[in-house]
Amino acid sequence: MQLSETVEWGIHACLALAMIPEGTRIPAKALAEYHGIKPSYFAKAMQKLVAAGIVKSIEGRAGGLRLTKCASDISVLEIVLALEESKTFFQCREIRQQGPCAAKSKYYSKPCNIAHLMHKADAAWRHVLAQTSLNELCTSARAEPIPGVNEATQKWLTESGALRGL
Amino acid sequence: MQLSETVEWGIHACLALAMIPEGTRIPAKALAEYHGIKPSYFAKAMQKLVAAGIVKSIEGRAGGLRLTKCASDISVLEIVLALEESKTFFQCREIRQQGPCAAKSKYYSKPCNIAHLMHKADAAWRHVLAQTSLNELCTSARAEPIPGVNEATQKWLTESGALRGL
DNA sequence: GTCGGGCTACTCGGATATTGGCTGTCCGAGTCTGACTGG
DNA sequence: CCAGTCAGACTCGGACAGCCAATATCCGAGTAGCCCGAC
Repeated sequence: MQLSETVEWGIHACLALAMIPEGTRIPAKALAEYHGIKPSYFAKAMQKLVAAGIVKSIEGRAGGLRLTKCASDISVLEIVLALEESKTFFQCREIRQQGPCAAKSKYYSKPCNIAHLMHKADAAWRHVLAQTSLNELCTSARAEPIPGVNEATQKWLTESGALRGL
Repeated sequence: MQLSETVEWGIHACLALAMIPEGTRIPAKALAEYHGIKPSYFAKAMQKLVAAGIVKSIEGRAGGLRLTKCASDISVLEIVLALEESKTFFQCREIRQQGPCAAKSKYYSKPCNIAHLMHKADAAWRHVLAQTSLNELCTSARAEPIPGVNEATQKWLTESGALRGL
């Protein structure tokens, strides 16, 4: 039970994409460099976000990545599910149907109570992430800025030429 | 993000141990056979439960496993955490402190808002599992019995000699 | 008949291979930019 | 001066290795029951 490292990358990346002006884009390589991540593997995470329809990729020389929709319409759960392989954190293997004392499978129409409980727990954490939009993360991040980071970021964006389509 | 298969085994095993009379015990091998699980690896899961203090192992010829305490005093969360390696499902790697625009580490005393949200989600599913005791699973299982399973189990327990210390 | 000792069989526990999936890397296809050339 | 064309470089996307942890297995240490013999 451990979220993939790419989930953290994806959320940070989406947060960064939500911060830049409308219509602009940043190449995946620059986005990785900004976060101090190896670009090769980071690109794979971005591909998943593109496949999920959260991020749009612009090809070509001045291409890059941007969000497909408004940050307030993207929940954190979307990002997590896009990057995680297994959609549910518990998978019932129906071991109650195994062993010498099990009945015929036709008697097991209802899910077992263990699976039921686990899915309830599953729904609980999903609910928390589904209720939080990317925009809320933005505002809370802006509310408590780290000294100097915003300035450094602005400077880096312009000097490195990472921001496209301004 | 996927719970280990041993978690499911452990909960089913504890459920079975909660069903047998006070003071009795069942060998791990028999418990595995009853659930149709390969005994070798199942034993490792039981070892973890012993290490966590949930299950007591009786050595010797007529040995076996039994719960250390009343089923109503054991939460499902205890069992899950005993069997899972990673205690939290999200681990913040502090990538905000990496990259060219990061500030000195002394400015990052507070956890980042992403980690904060994730830990909130983490607490949510833990809460569900912490609120449910093993005894509740027992009663709900007894409330909707699968036809013939209880009888077959009783018969198997006596005939195989798995139940010790009656 | 009873008690003690030794043996046996069975249990748990840890040390040891194996496999699957996450991590990491690379190169090719496609496309937009920009310059150059001709009108 | 302007439009069309072409080369170039940069982007994403998917195909290809490496490594760690979960899975699977085995054998040894230890202990409780049971049998046997002596008293």
